[in-house]
Amino acid sequence: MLREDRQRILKETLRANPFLTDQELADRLQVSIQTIRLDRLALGIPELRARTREVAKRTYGQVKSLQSKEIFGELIDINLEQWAVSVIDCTEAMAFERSRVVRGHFIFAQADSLALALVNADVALTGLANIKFKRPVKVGEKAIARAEVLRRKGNKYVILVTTKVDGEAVFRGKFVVAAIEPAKGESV
Amino acid sequence: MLREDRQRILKETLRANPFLTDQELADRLQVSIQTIRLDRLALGIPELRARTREVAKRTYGQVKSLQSKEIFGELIDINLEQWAVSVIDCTEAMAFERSRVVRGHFIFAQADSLALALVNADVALTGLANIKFKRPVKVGEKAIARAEVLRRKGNKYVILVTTKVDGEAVFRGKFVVAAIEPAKGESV
DNA sequence: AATATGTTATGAGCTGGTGTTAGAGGAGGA
DNA sequence: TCCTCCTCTAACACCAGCTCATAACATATT
Repeated sequence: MLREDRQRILKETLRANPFLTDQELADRLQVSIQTIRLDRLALGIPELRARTREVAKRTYGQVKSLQSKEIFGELIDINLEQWAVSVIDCTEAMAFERSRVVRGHFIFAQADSLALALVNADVALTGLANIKFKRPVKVGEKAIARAEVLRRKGNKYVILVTTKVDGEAVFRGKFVVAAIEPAKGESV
Repeated sequence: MLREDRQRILKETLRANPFLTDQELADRLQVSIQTIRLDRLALGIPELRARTREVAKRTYGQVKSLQSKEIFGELIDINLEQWAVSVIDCTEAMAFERSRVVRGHFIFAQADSLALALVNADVALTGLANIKFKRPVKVGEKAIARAEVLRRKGNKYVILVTTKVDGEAVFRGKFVVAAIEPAKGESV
């Protein structure tokens, strides 16, 4: 096996699992531990403990933001039962690697959670949705979603969400959301 | 300062910042490094490197699964351009805390990515979707999505995704997906 | 045969610890 | 007063998982 190939495999192996010691890597790639160390040196890959530290520090306290802010968007303004606005910054993690186009369900997730936030109930669930992705959203763009209650019938709300990037509409969705009483688990 | 108080402060300090060495802790608490070690021993607190490793693995796993397996589901079987099946295990992280009902966009994300996987192209994008959440999915349930190409017109595919839990339909979605770049080589 | 390239070996030293044994210093009781 | 107990500190050997420097070896090329 050529050195070039081995170094490529080394990079890929560590990307899949950064918690491998040089010895384990040497065993996997069937070379000596020194070779692994030279390869790491050449590729600028830090040692196991430094990698572990990086992962820990990078993700420490960031998981929350990925779950709340990034996935669901940041609520900017809200007028319960009427309208609401949220913003989401599109990062690499949300996109297809190749095209850097944001995966549709992140845009959907922002719109969906905004629609749910609009309903004045302890528990609300999405029943139906009719959505259209007008143009792809790219990494780095800031998506601004605006949700509006079109009409309400009992515990059912029809909500229109329009998402824009730089003023240009990228997404439109009509959601039917049901407010569920906290006491009873009435399903949609 | 009493030992009890010191140990309480030690715990709190490490909770706030788990990346401190014994020496740094000794400096902060104005005691010797040995005292810190005895305290850690007494409190069952592991050493810095073990703590770092814990944080890294816990959050790394979360981020990774949140990005790949959990969000997009595990592809079980696929027949390109025809049908595909994926499974997703619903965890607490995917649900509303109060009701333990899985947020709709996770179910949507599974269906959407399954629809995209079906298209034999390097880049594919969702254009339209018409979806219905038939009943809420709870934490702990295993959602099985099956996607099927209904028809194809040029680079546009109409794909029906049906998601079931224990044989019961929980979600149905019709997706219109566009293939942007034809497949060149075998990708991931 | 000499040289270059890539790989492996060897040994000293580092960090951030563990585990154990030993001792210093003060508080309280007989 | 002495003695004991508790808490803290010190000292030493050892460990994993490295870095850094130096050298030996295999193979192919000139």
